[in-house]
Amino acid sequence: MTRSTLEAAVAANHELFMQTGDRIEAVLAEHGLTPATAQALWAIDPDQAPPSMKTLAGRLYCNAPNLSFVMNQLTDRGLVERSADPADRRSRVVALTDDGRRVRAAVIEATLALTPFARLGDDELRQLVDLLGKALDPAPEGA
Amino acid sequence: MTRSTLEAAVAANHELFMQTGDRIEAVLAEHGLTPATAQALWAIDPDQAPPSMKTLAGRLYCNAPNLSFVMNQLTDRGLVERSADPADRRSRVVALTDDGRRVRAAVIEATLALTPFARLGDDELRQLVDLLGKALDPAPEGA
DNA sequence: AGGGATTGGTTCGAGGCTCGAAGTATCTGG
DNA sequence: CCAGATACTTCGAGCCTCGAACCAATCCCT
Repeated sequence: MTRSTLEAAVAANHELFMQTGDRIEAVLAEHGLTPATAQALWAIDPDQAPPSMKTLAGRLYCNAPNLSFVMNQLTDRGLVERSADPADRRSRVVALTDDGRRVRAAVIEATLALTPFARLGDDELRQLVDLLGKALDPAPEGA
Repeated sequence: MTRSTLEAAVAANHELFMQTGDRIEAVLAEHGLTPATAQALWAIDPDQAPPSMKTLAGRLYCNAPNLSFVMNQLTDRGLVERSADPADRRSRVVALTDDGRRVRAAVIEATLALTPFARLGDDELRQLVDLLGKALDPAPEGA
């Protein structure tokens, strides 16, 4: 039966997520971050073009007011900076500060050290990422 | 490098969790449930002995006051019943009502229909559950 | 048996998270 | 130029989570 296997997959994914969150809680607090702010910080890749608020809200599955609230905290904390997008001045793009880059890297580092996924070997991990990717991709037809 | 693969695994796990939560939001609302109450309801398996508050709190990675708060909502909603454990009357065990069983089943059914994991085939799903299980098990030495 | 320490739950109050409604600034199409 | 749409913010309400304080039952040690 696929059904019980599917339920097991959802349950295991949930459990892993909760355990990871639980384990990094203390590290986040050390950096003055909450789960919500840490998640938002993680979502800003310093190697990509700074995303707009709208883009970020989609990425985080939250709405605009919520993201404004969270971004205000990160701004107050000096980890990100908002600036108007010259191409469309309604839009505001969010960029990491130097401090933001450092804290983000530290949070990711700590997470990778503490997450239960770290238990898996290299091959298993690759296999796992492949499977999770298949679940996520809507239609991975070749470009 | 394991590092980037590990990061991808954590990110995919997070993304899958968020997407699943996002998609079942409306169904939960139809049943008068919030994310927190739904999660708690899910955690009570009707085929197992009714868990104590302490057991449930551990299962949900929350503390006692929080669980009391959530359980009050489920109780008010008529989905669970609390009763003293005869073996240790400090402890209170939580059992699903008939209605609770029905709603729980409906929520799980809807989740399995909507989760991105449903995209995967039977073999992939089994493989995935196996990998996630390996990450979770602290030490799966044979009994 | 008696009494202090421990444990399981609850209540209460504070603070964080999320959302809908309303408002401002900017862009777009006619 | 103006009406409508879009990106964002502010505000207020409600939900979620936690620590502190409290109660009741159990345990342990003498």
